[in-house]
Amino acid sequence: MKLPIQLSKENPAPIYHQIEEQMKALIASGQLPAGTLLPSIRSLSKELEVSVITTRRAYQNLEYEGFIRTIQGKGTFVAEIDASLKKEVKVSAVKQAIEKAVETAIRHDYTLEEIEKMFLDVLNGLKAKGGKADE
Amino acid sequence: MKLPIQLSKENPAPIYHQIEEQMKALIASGQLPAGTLLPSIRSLSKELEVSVITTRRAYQNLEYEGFIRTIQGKGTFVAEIDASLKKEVKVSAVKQAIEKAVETAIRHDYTLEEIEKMFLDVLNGLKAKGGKADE
DNA sequence: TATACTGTTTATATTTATATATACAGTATA
DNA sequence: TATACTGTATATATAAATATAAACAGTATA
Repeated sequence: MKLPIQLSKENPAPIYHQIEEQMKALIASGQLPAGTLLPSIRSLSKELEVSVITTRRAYQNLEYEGFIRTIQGKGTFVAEIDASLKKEVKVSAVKQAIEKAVETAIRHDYTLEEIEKMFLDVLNGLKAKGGKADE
Repeated sequence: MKLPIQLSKENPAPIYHQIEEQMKALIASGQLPAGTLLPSIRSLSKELEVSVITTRRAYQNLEYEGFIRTIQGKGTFVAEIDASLKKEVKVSAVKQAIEKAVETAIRHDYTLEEIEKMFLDVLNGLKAKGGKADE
């Protein structure tokens, strides 16, 4: 189980928060179905090159929020989550991200028309490269 | 001189970083022209309800990056910045924000078409409200 | 049952992000 | 020149975000 998690030092958010958000995205979008065994805190720490405490904190927060469940000695698994709840988590996370970008643009005195143009430019750039983030 | 700076506790970025980014936006976009006297670190601290050290750190970083200059006893002023450099700072900040939002959407398994639709929805929501963020 | 995994707990340490306070130094102005 | 602003410097304190390490406990399996 190797998760597609990428940490960024440029990102001012704490590492456990980055892990949390990215795992939440994988779960809410259905890329990690209920029951999936997640990497152990130790193996994930090694892979991401962070301390065990950091991955543990991310897992604890995710468990508190109901996204995963932990069984001592066995491991940590993706929890059963209501489909409508997953959809809501997914839609609101994306919407918030877009709203934040728009806010940044407005702070930079962009008009809505200019924002729309730049956004479509960014999307077209990705489409030209094949439509996936990692291609 | 009352700056339109809004701090958010939800934002995981440190406070000095939030101040920095927002002031940079005001300067790079020309909303604060060269020579403008900025609020003193003490008055800004009071207004934002943060410590003097926090605003000072933001100002020091901005000065190091060349956006403002400080004269002991007189105050802190917006620096003279090359128009093309300002434009580059502005465009790249907005572009990065948009790219980050798109990345979040892709992590949530959105297709480019779905991203475009949601983005246009967000923009249309703002247009309906008058085209400004704070209206 | 030995071993090799899981997660749990506790203790200690470092760095960053703050806060509070005091003293110092330059500038403007009544 | 007194005063009231500026920024500067230094010291101390607290909480958060880590890191390191060691010991403990449950589970699976050869």
